[in-house]
Amino acid sequence: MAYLRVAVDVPLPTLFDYRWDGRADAALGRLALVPFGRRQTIGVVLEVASKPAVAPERVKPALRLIEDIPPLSAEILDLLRFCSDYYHHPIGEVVHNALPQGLRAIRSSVRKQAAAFALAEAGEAALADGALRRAPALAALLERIANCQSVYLANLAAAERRHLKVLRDRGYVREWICPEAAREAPQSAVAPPPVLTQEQSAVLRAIAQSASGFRPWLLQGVTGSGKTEVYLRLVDSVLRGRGQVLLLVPEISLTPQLEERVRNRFPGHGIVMLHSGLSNEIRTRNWLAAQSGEAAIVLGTRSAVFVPMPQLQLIVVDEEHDASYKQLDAVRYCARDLAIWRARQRAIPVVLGSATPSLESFYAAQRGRYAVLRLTQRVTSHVHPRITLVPTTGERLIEGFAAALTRAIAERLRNDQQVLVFINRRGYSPVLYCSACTWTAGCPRCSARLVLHTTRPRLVCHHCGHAEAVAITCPQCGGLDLQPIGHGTQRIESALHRVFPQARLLRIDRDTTQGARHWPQMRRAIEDRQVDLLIGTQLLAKGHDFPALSLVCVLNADQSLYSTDFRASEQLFAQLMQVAGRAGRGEVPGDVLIQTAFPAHPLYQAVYAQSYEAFAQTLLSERRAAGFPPFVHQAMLRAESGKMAQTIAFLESAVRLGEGISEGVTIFDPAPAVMARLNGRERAQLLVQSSSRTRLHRFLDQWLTALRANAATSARWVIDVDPLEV
DNA sequence: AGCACGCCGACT
DNA sequence: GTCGGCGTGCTC
Repeated sequence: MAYLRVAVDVPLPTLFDYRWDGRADAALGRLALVPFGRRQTIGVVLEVASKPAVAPERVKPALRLIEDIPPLSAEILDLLRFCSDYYHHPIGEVVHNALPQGLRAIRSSVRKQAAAFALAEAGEAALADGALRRAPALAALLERIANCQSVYLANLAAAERRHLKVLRDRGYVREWICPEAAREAPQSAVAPPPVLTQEQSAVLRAIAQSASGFRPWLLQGVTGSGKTEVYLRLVDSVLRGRGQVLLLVPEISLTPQLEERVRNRFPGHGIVMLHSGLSNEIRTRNWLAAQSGEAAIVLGTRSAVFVPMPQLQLIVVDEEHDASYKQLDAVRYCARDLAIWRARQRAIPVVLGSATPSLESFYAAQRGRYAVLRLTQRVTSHVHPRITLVPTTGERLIEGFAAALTRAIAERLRNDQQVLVFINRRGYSPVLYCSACTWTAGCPRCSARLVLHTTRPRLVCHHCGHAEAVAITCPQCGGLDLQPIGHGTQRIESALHRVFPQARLLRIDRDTTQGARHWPQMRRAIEDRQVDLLIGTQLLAKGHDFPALSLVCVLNADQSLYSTDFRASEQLFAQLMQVAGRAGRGEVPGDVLIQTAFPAHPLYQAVYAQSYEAFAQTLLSERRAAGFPPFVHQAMLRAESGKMAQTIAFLESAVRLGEGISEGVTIFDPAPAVMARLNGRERAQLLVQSSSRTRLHRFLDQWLTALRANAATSARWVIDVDPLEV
């Protein structure tokens, strides 16, 4: 008689034991159907034991093991356990977060067509004229489809499926085939790999000559220096040895371009994507292909760090500094950090690539924990973009533009080159303001202002999705003079349209790409020179290669300087370097104009000099002096409830629970979150930190146990280890 | 998280 | 008189 210790998808920090009469060794890592309370659920067998951990009479028998899927390897189970321990998150949720949702319903789902639905024109009209006023459930579902992206049938609850059917019958939504499923792989002739620069060769030589085994490499390469080519050469050598490679990228919008490049380079090798833009069915299929070894290359976002790869020999984390590697809900893990753990576990190299490494990585390199590789020269015209800071003080801005910008744009357009105007804010204007009484439009559910949108005229909350009709008169004083203050992409677009009526404009933000769905067509339009002037948010800042783009204008960067987050300047610097890197990737040298009220600010001076090293060194000294990461390790207890006083009271009780056990750990005072009110919930946070990671984790273990035992239902809470937002 | 049990208000 | 609100408690 054996006992299976099963991870069940519940927020409890324990495994659940089940009796099992069959062969026990074959059960490890398998999915198991088990009774749980009054229902049945699918869990994962994490351990097999000869004795139960609870009283034997409480133990029920497991119903059956799922034999259709190979078991998870001991290696993956270890990774999941580590993730649960390190991030202090319930093991069951960690396990289920790591697996593709389709796995549990494997047989029914894999065979089915990828059935997804997107908003049709009739649906858009219905939303606009309020035809569904009397059917709030239908309206809510339609709104959801309209706001985010397409909705997959498999992701909907039974009631929602019925609603979807109604929407389809009325023609409000149409079926939408996931591109991954519909794509016919066009196998063009394999292009010969480009000739390597001296630096690239040197980097590859260094990696090739190093001893095998665990080795973290920090590949610091300026934008355009050919980091991707280095990755591809490394992939090539792994493939020659019949190994598998995991390539992590920060966002979905980056995958199609890289995917194309990888597919063209390695035709005949199994290459699969793993990201949230795929249907459950396809994600499951790709996941299984990786697990079986059939896929030699996995190209994925954050969650792909958990995919089983029996022949894994190399992990690449591209743009390692990017914040999207950190998951901000559910299990708050960092895929970059888990990738490093996984590489150590397997004793393989891991390459972290970035033009502007995170200070954590920079510091690790300085202490000799990572080996540094540098690419300092651009591959193409050998010219770094020229950066100019355009002061706005004393300047009369016209529609948000200093004269120097308008002139530069006009000149590039005359010379038939492309221009990118970068402004990291969606919508028309971020504030709607009453000039009579100073009222501004605010979100009823969040402590945020509503953003005015004009393409579909609405006031929208960018935090909770709340949308309402645009006020005509001030709700406070009845005044008629409501003014949009500040600029977003839509306003910049219409301003540019007035100034350059002959130019072909394309606005690229979450509203026009519909969650990256329209992005491939847009990218093609840019490449085919059907566009002269691009207006984009950070979606456009990353990784793309547009040879005809020779001028980048940055508006509104100063915004971040006011942030209270100690990481803001690190992130702004990275972002500016990244956008700047979009300019001049072809034959024409690139120019970057950054409009700012503080051209003398050290951050802008560092951007101007394009000197990452010096700036990183400065920030690092500041962090050391202030006692911030990476010199201390932090965890944030985040709590929310209906009332701020209640949330704070909960955190205060948490402080008291921690006081006796906090040796070597500093517990700060509870404070309201930056977004104090979100979605009608009032949020606050409590920072704990220690110079010793071990001490911090020992403390967290005890503290969270006490917190759970005290069943404080007054607030809902989560722990965030290595928080990015403080 | 689900899903039960359990005890107090407005409806056929 | 019942349907149903969400407080509290458990899940091997």
